[in-house]
Amino acid sequence: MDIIEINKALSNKTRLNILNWLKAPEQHFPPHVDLGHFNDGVCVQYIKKKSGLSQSTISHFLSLLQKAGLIIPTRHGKWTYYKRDEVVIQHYLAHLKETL
Amino acid sequence: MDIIEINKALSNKTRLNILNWLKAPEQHFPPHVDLGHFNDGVCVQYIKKKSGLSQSTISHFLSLLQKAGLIIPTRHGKWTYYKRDEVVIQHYLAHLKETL
DNA sequence: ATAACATATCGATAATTCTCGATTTATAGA
DNA sequence: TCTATAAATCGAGAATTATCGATATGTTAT
Repeated sequence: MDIIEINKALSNKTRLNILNWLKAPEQHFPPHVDLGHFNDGVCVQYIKKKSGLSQSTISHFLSLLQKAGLIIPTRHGKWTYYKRDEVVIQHYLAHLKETL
Repeated sequence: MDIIEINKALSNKTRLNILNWLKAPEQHFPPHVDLGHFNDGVCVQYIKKKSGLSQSTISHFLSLLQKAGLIIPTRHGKWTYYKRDEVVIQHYLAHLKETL
């Protein structure tokens, strides 16, 4: 767990928003028509639309969050779904509390 | 409390080190010859020497940490001492735990 | 095989951050 | 008042990040 990489990932409003939206997808996104659930998180399209940023920017942001370990991608056919990694997030919080 | 500004301030190894050193100045710095205590924190000179970076860079870093609310400056004559603002740091941790 | 769509990657430009040396400001002491 | 020291600010170049449109890759359906 690279604290600095995580802090960098958390230094942007849109990326904080994404993490927050992923806490309760049903409150922030329409249902996934084909899937009917958010078990693996939310597809890039929905996040892009909600954020108002371009597809490439959102893809990049999701990649930063993923490299920091905060979210997990799952591929279903041509869609990639992203969900929070609650274990890493909790470890991060615990580590901060201990070391900051 | 601006979470993004704080996260940015915490996105750099030296700045994290500074906050850590300020937790226990007597373990990381020589005593302040004139003062004999660390009640108001540590002077810029000591922090500069310990970090190995230039005076202007350290001054800038301290200013970033201060603008983020994480440290408090106190002027004694020609010296400025910086200490942690534990209240802000605890609020930050609590806020993160609640919102992340 | 081809077309259509979702996502990732590439390449570029603008904005921000890092870091330094030089200068300025503030203070203390001779 | 002059000098020395501490810290802040200024100005600049290098490095990183933000953001986009275009292109490439992978998948599904025809």
